[in-house]
Amino acid sequence: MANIKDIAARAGVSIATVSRALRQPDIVKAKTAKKIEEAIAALNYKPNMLAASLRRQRADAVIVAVPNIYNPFTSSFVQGIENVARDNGIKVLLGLTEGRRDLLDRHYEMISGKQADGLILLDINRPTVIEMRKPGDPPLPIVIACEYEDGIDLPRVRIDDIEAAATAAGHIAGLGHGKIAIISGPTTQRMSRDRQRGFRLGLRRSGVSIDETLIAHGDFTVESGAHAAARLLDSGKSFTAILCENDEMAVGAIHVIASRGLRVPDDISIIGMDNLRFAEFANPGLTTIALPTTAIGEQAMRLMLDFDFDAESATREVILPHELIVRDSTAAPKA
Amino acid sequence: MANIKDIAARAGVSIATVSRALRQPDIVKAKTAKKIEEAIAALNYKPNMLAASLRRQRADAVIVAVPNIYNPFTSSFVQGIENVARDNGIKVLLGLTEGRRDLLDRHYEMISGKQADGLILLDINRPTVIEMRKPGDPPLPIVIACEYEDGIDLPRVRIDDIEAAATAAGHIAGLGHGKIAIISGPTTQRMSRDRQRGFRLGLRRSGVSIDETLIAHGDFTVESGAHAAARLLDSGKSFTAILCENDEMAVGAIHVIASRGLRVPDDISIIGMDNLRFAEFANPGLTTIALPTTAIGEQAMRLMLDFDFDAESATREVILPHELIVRDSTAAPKA
DNA sequence: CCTCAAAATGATAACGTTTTCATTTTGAGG
DNA sequence: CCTCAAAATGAAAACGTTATCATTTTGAGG
Repeated sequence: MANIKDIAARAGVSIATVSRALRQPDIVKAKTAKKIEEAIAALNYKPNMLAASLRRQRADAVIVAVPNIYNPFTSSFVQGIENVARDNGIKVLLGLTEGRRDLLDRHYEMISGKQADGLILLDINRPTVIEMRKPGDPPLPIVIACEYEDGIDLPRVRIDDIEAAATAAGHIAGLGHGKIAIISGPTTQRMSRDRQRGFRLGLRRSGVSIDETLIAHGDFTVESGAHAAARLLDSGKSFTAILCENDEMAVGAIHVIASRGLRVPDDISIIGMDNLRFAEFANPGLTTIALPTTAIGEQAMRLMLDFDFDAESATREVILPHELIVRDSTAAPKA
Repeated sequence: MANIKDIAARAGVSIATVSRALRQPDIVKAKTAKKIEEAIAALNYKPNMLAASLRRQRADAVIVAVPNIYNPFTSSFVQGIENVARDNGIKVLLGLTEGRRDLLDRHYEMISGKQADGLILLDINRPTVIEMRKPGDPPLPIVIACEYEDGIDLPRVRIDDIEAAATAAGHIAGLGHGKIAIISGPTTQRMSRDRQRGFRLGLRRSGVSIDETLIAHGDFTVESGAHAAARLLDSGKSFTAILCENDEMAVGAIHVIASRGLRVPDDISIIGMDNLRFAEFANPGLTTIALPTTAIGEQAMRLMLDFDFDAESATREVILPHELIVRDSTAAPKA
């Protein structure tokens, strides 16, 4: 493969000039630039980015770590990241964690290995390196999206899960439901705790009281939503609506309810959260809370670009707005 | 950051020995290795992969280009790639194309820029570089998955779309359906042509004839499936089953059918293809053809590892088996 | 035609590895 | 204790850029 030296030789200039023609075209004479251009075309030269990154001490790439990619949420989130990355000449690399910490650590290695400059994290896990960091050390180039916790000195962008869940609960209560079940996520997760807290808050605001025995637990997957709904139905307790902490579990719940011959929303109203792409095409269309996924991605990338290694604290927090989307899975209770 | 030189100094050896201790531990004396290990731990040394890759002329990374990531198919496909990549010390980077050729080309730049060694392509587009290649040139390090076309000298792995579709059609015909509609993809795509051909083949084998006016077209998205189903219903023609070229469109079709008060499968049977994760939880559960997605990914990565730049032809083809998954969206027609 | 900043270009030292080739050390066999 | 392969280590040259500093070229103003 042709390198910068070959181009320089062919164009009759020094390699420094070739490099400048590529990086700062405005400071080389038009005539010289043309000769170089021709040489590049003739030899089909492609700059070696490894060498460039090595010398410049930056890769102009970020790695986005996500637990899985089948989640449509992930999709538009990454979309947002790409939008602003592209405008800034930054490459976006996706890394899958499957919720495993060792895989996340492997992705972080791309940063210590200098192949990427920063990590945007959409995962409940944190790389080991965060714990290794001593108080005086420079901040780690990591931005956290959605999931968050206190006591970690990193920038983050998220929604207000509590208010979002309260909005969902308020919608259900507003329709007149009084006996309301909840399908919650794992309480080990901050997001789940917040959403459950939000459900309670929203119901309380509407003067609806909560039956603690009508709370079932899942793990945010369709399957777990189905199981949780089955348990609620099997319990024999009566209820006319289910608040689900995410759409996946809501879809599972609808499936089970329908397969038992009950009807949504006539017999039971269902509301989810996240507004997955499939939510609209569920049967019936799922009422849910939409998150500004693309905006979250864009904001996360901006936080990454703004990253200041000299600041004594890296903590910054951006909270973006959510929105209630009413479809056909919720209605006033019968009679 | 500490570099190999610092380690060498601290351990009292040459940098060559440090490098060897890292890459080929078996050829350095245990005592020396230990000193080096200590130095590495003390200075928290992380090898600079850029420098290593530059020198070794290989990045040990492949880039996987996919049109989107919300497609669950993509997910397990990538999973398969990661499985075998991991075993071979190869990093997997995901690049999104959104079906856009310019974005695909940008990802290919990572290869010409030496940041990755190969490209695995799950997309109908092809990078421009394929056309630029002249007959004598060395083969491009690209492996094609699922989508394929003739006349491109590249290794590929796929399923037999024709037989898979024929299997689906055979299932429907076997249930006794005679008036069968089809929701097809864009005929510009080879995969769509093959699947439609397979549907026809399967029906012919069962002695069922095709009503050409019962063929509607979509573009493989849920939305388009919904529209296509609506057009079929609006046409006033009668039919008792719909063969959908993929699950997404099948889900859209079910949604429309249900919203018109018809029942699946009592009034209309629906079969899809791909076995998306959501297929199982559709209402009713979707009968479909499962693709060996993980195996396809694994095989694609193996083809990448086997890539031989000296071979005069790069063409290789691996075809993997599919499987019929019967759920609740198909049944014998009434009366 | 001269002068002299400003503009353009060149020579060269990094960046942090791996690898080749040369040199030193080791230890089994005498 | 010597000999001498084999084993272990070292010196230094790549890999292909970018950036610093030095040098040359340009052309406006006299």
